[in-house]
Amino acid sequence: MRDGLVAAGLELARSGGPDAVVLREATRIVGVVPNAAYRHFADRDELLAVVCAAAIGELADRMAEGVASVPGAYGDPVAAGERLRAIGTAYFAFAHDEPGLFATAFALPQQHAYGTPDEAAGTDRTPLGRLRAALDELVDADVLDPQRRPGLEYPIWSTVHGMAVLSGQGPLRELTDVDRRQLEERTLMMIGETLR
Amino acid sequence: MRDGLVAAGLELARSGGPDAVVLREATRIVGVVPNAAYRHFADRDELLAVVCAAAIGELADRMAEGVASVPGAYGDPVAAGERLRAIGTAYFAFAHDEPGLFATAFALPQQHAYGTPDEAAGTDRTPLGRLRAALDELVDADVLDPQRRPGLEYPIWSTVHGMAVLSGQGPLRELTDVDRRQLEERTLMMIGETLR
DNA sequence: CGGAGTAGTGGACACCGTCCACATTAGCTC
DNA sequence: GAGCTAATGTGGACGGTGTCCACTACTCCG
Repeated sequence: MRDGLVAAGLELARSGGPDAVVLREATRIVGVVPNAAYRHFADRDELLAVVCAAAIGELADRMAEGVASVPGAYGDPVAAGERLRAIGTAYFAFAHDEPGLFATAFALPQQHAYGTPDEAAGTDRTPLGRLRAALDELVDADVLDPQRRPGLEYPIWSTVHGMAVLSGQGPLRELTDVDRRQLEERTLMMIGETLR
Repeated sequence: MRDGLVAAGLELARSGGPDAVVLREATRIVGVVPNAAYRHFADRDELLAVVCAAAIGELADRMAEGVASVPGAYGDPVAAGERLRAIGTAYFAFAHDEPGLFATAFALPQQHAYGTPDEAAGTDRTPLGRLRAALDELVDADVLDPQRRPGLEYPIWSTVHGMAVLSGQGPLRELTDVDRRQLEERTLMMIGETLR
């Protein structure tokens, strides 16, 4: 039932963004009275937080898919570059064809869902973790100077995120598809240049 | 009275973001009954749109101030670079010490308030217009290759905007001030590099 | 001077988040 | 197996919000 509420909330978020995930509507979908939700969530905000985390997870999955679809062994210079690029395109694609979920993913600043500074054991499944892995591979592949590596994920993330926001829900959202793609392309090129 | 509502809405937006600009509260501040607002605005959305435009204007003003504070004649290479830089720092500063207004400025995608692709007569007072002017000066100062100029404002805007969002209301918002400044600095450096 | 349009009022409705008291049901203990 | 306990869902209510309708007062102009 808790899962049902989250699923309903996620569907609401998909078509309508964070504001559309309204508690009563979610319970209506599940077929239960509004107050029942309060047995599982303290707040509407708590429900939204879980939905938000799910949206972040979906974004991370898309990024992982994109990375996985690039052939080439780990450490291969060109493959490593293409994997970083795949992360960017996955980010853009997610923002474009799931605008509601994308907006929801960044609606709440629940710090540790995107990636933690301390890399614990195992691969970090968060979006930021994926980006970090790609950059680390670029260092291992001798494409990126190790001295430039620390903290580089943040400007890169910013660049991609900014373009996704502006061309997604933002003021650039009424661009034609080809214009948008060209801008995204240019953004990725710009990132590629900063690595050298 | 219309102006009063807008001013009230702007104050609400300043402390609480777009969701805080609630029609009834604005009328309460002005000292009038809720329905009176419907004589001046069709919707709460229409009120918010005007407030949003005002927030954009305030951002543009900050950028203009930053640019104006840089000494040096038009076309001077180093001054031109510093003016572009001033735009970026003004953007960051606005996002940081007016988070509510910053969020409000981008809450609605009312396309033409940021800047229009067709540059009509006179200086464009929008944020995008300011950025364009700075880039144009860099071309005139022979710092930026004219061939790279067209459309360059968008990736640059994205980069700055992304950092502002992520470090402002976004997931990076609990950084210390020095960490944040360092990231912003690095972002601006990255932009400076792409010009060459 | 009187009619017309305009700005503000009063009341109402539907929707939302949330709180309280209650019913039902499951599980565990004696 | 009986009875207490904790969990889960229900019903009703309250305050807040956006919005609509009918109504009033005031101002301005012919």
